[in-house]
Amino acid sequence: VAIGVEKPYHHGNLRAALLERAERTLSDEGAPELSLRGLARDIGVSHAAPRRHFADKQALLDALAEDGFERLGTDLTAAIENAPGASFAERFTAVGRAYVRFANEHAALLDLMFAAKQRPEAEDVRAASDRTFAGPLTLVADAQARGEVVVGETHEVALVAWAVIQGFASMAREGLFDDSAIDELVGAAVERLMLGLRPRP
Amino acid sequence: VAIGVEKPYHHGNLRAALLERAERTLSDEGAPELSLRGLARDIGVSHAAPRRHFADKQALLDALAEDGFERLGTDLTAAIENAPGASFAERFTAVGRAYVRFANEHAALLDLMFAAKQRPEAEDVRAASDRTFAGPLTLVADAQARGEVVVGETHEVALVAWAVIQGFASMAREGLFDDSAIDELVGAAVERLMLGLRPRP
DNA sequence: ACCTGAACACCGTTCAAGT
DNA sequence: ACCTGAACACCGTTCAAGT
Repeated sequence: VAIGVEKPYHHGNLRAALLERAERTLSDEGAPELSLRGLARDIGVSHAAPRRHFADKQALLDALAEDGFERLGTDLTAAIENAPGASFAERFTAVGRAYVRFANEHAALLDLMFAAKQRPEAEDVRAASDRTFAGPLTLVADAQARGEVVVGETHEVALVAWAVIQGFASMAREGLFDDSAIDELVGAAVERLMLGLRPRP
Repeated sequence: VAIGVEKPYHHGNLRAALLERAERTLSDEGAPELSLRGLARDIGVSHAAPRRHFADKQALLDALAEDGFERLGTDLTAAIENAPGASFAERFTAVGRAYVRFANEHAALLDLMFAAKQRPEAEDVRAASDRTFAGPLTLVADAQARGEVVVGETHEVALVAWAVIQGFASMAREGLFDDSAIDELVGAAVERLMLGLRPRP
């Protein structure tokens, strides 16, 4: 039971090891370089071993996507909860920044997440995605209930607000911004948006 | 020289045939199903024949992406030019609708376009992308020059406006909207946005 | 000039077999 | 229960050879 283990991944944690390694490869080399055989080689296990833990390659990608939504969800709810007494604008800015930062830091993963979610048979991924965005989307409804945001078509107002964030996330995915640029842009965008969303005095 | 040709693709137009078929496969079956060997098979040519026209698979994908940007650019400039005397809001709404419709109709192609553009060595694709978005982005500068839109940080205002459209395009890519929903959403979004962008009375 | 056919390295998937 | 090794079908790429 040494501390510096020799076969760290066999017998029990191969699944976790595959996911970890897959995410590293995804970040460092991109989705096209991701192969089951390559992952098995990197970890030091036979090419058929992953089969025990993932039915096929898509199952591994789905697990990766689910993980990603999970972590993004954690980031987003943390952003909301770290500003408990704040106004809608402040809270929405915080979620927006967190989302766009995630897109910036995990561009390849985010692409994979949305691609995985697209497949009709990937119910678990879609469920994870729904959980992730549930909090942020209720922000608007809450703000409307408190009179901070104009009550129009609720869904429509939420969509417009979210579209701005989603748009910046798309741009960030292309590597256009660094973190401080993201904070500035999202801040300014929400301010401008609020001029349109705030009830007229 | 019959009208109903037998070997329609050989000798001269194999390149065009490959691109055409590739786009069909992309739309109908998705990017993962796209293979050079499969395309060659479908067209009725040896698996090595495409090599004459595309150095490798990525070269074909790049050509597909360039084509896509070209066509999107045509759609966008048409949208602008079809409303020559219109206000900024009307013209921006028209471009936005055209873009989001394109995302809805050619979701897989749009993904491929942005993925291709990402590769640093794909200068032609990036150039095509720049040409595509040049017109829409100058819309904001023009509107500012005419006093229709508040003059803040020019680039920043354009980015916010474009982010909304880009965000709806991202959502459309997931198949969330039909064409009439797109028209409504983009129209409403630009209206709301204008409340924030229009100079105060 | 344009295409073919064989060849090579790689991949995903399957399955009998080992411990 | 978990992994191995051989096998199969498929892919991208290369290259000598054909017309």
